[in-house]
Amino acid sequence: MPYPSQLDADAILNTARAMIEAGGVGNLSLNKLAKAFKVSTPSLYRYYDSKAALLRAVNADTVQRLFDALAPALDADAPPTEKALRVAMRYRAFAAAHPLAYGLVFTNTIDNLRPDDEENVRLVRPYQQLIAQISGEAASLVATRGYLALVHGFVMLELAQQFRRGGDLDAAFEQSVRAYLAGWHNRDFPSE
Amino acid sequence: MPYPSQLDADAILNTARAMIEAGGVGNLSLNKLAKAFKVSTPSLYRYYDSKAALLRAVNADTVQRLFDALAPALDADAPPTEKALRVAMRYRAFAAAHPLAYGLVFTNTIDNLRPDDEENVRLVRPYQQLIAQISGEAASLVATRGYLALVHGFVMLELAQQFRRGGDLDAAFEQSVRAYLAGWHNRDFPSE
DNA sequence: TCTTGAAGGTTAACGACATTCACCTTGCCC
DNA sequence: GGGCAAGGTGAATGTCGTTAACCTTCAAGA
Repeated sequence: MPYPSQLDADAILNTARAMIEAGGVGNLSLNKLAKAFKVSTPSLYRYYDSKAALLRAVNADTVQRLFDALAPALDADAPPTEKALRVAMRYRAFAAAHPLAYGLVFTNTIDNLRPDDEENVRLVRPYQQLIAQISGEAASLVATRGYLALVHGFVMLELAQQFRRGGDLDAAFEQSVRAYLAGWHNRDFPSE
Repeated sequence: MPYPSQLDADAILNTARAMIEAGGVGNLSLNKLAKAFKVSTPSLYRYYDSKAALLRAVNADTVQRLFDALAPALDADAPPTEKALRVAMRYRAFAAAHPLAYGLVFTNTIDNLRPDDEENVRLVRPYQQLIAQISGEAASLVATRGYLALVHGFVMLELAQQFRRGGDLDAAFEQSVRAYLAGWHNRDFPSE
């Protein structure tokens, strides 16, 4: 008995994300998803072409939320190094709050589950400008890549429970990011 | 017709890793694996309790191979910073040579696919000693965590094709690692 | 107003998957 | 030589993603 519609794309996406955050991507099956809406499984295909398409949408949504969570740190009135540190801390906090959704974005299955290319470039641009104030314009792309690598890597290792020897991880994160930024600031190695 | 045995745990593991490296973990199914040995699927359960157990073994093997590939850089006669850089470059080369196997180690599925805790600590120890020569003993755990995060993060972003804006990635990697190490060496922020 | 057709849903079925069960066969050791 | 464990089998189960054929409800145009 269709009409009124029992489903819509956003509701499916939100429920899917909730299931992922509750138990990992392995906890998300189209069967369970359909059951949550009291609908038969194939109905979902009216809204997403495949499970991969649904996961792609979840990932795009996660990335958007991540950058939304980062933005306030850009507006702060503080020296560039402090701003970059605060961005990193917000990044880490987001990953801690949504570990499974965050991890899924960077999980390499063979299909391409990752969101759009140009979109990412657009999202990263303001942060590259921030880093440029520390590293100089010429090195800003390189320095931004390292910055993202450090932050992402730390977060991923933390989520994968690779830091099991105790110690203050908050402090370790902050000190590592500071060291990296200081290395670009006081650098004594060739610039190009 | 058993005897002589048609299978052994190592051969299964090697074939499994080959399948993963050929097409990702999605390319590995017990059916295909059994077919490769001209054996029925349930036979595999004589050697591994489950697919998860097999993947765990593959991951442990990958980690071992990774550290085997790193070791020669420790023996080099060079200042600590150069040695740490060479270790990082070997690390990145290994990930580039075995991208799918490397990625699998750090892929969070809900089951624990990661190798043993203490084993990892043992493997990392010599590299922490190397970093200690740069950061000082007191900060060596923190500095090592950041070092691993930077290297791992860079490699993961590269494998996930998140660096799509061109540029010399070899140089970006080297400069980022150098900046990080320089930051610990010439540091001007609190030590604890 | 009648008709058309798209939107939203259904059941049934397919092939692949991991896993379990009961069973058979081979060879070594006491 | 008899037991027994190791190594292998076929059959079956339940879940999965996906497709196909079909039915029903509403909205809009003739």
